[in-house]
Amino acid sequence: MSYCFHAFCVTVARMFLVKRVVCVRGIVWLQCTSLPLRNFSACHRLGSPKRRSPYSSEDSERYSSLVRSVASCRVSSQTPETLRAEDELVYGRVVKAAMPSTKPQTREPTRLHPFSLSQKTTDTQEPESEPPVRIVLNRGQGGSSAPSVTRILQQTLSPEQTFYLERWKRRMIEELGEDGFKEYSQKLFSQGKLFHSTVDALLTSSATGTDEHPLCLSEVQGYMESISHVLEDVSAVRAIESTVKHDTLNYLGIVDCVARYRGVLCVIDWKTSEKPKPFLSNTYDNPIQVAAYAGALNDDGNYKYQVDHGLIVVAYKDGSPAHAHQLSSELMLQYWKTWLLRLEKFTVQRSCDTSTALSEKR
DNA sequence: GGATCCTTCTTCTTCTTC
Repeated sequence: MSYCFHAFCVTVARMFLVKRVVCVRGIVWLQCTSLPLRNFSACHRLGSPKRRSPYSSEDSERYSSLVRSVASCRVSSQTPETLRAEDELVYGRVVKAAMPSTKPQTREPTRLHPFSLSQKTTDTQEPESEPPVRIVLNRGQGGSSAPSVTRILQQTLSPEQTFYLERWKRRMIEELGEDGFKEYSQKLFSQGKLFHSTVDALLTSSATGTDEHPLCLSEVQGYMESISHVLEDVSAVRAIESTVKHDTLNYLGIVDCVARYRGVLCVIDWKTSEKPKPFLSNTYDNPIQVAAYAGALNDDGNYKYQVDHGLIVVAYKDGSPAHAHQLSSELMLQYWKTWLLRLEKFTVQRSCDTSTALSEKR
């Protein structure tokens, strides 16, 4: 078989001006002088009918059966050792990333109540004709030291998330330079902020019945067009950019919006994205963020109603239709459990940091 | 007035053929 394979390689190399032949997991890869690395079937198809070469008179049928013969023996001819050697040849040595292999925590969190056992009920209806609430965060008064949802999520990212984020950042800096990357990040943030304030202004003006049209700069025009079909299904806006606080669990956050979406009361989070996010899994920690806000809102005495559902709306700058990911109460409960684990992780980290700082002082 | 806080984003392999 090895003699047969060698003869095959030599013939093909002559036919297609091959520079390099590599066999990876039973698939023969050919690097031609005029073509990028391609697998044999592609190369063969490109070469035989269209390309005129001194070898065009060769019997292509004969070689195609030879390929089938080579491919058919791929399982028996390979061992873990040869696979490793081939991987090393093609991809280079494996460089282990610094990713601690901590297994995800599987233990059940202790508090699971925010959507099922809240004192409030969905029957408690506030007059929906009233203007939306906007509780402004005031850190100065009351001396609240509660950490925010964003901070907790940022500081409890999984090792995998941290790894991919850092890799992305490193690549971006390589491409744009330090200053270019800073500028790029600032632009993303400012676009997001502007988009949020425009949506807020639009919802406020429509909820209060004022005719004032919100300022719609060309910078966010595409985003607004993107969410237009979602806004058609939004009604009874109850809160906009409003602070929610969980006194028992001691954290706070600012909800983008609380409103009815297709008749269901939801915590709504508006997002901008450069990449399409058609699936909920594309939104990373966003569902946890929404569940954390809803849990806080249900515990917060400033809000007399309960919210069991969530909505993440991902808007696109080019105006293509936004993706609206609705979270059922069951999903919200699942994400709430994840949130509690993240919160606990944050608390443990913080107490460790505090004790370390104290011992360093002494 | 300055410092700090809450947000705003960023991640998941990548290519081919039909």
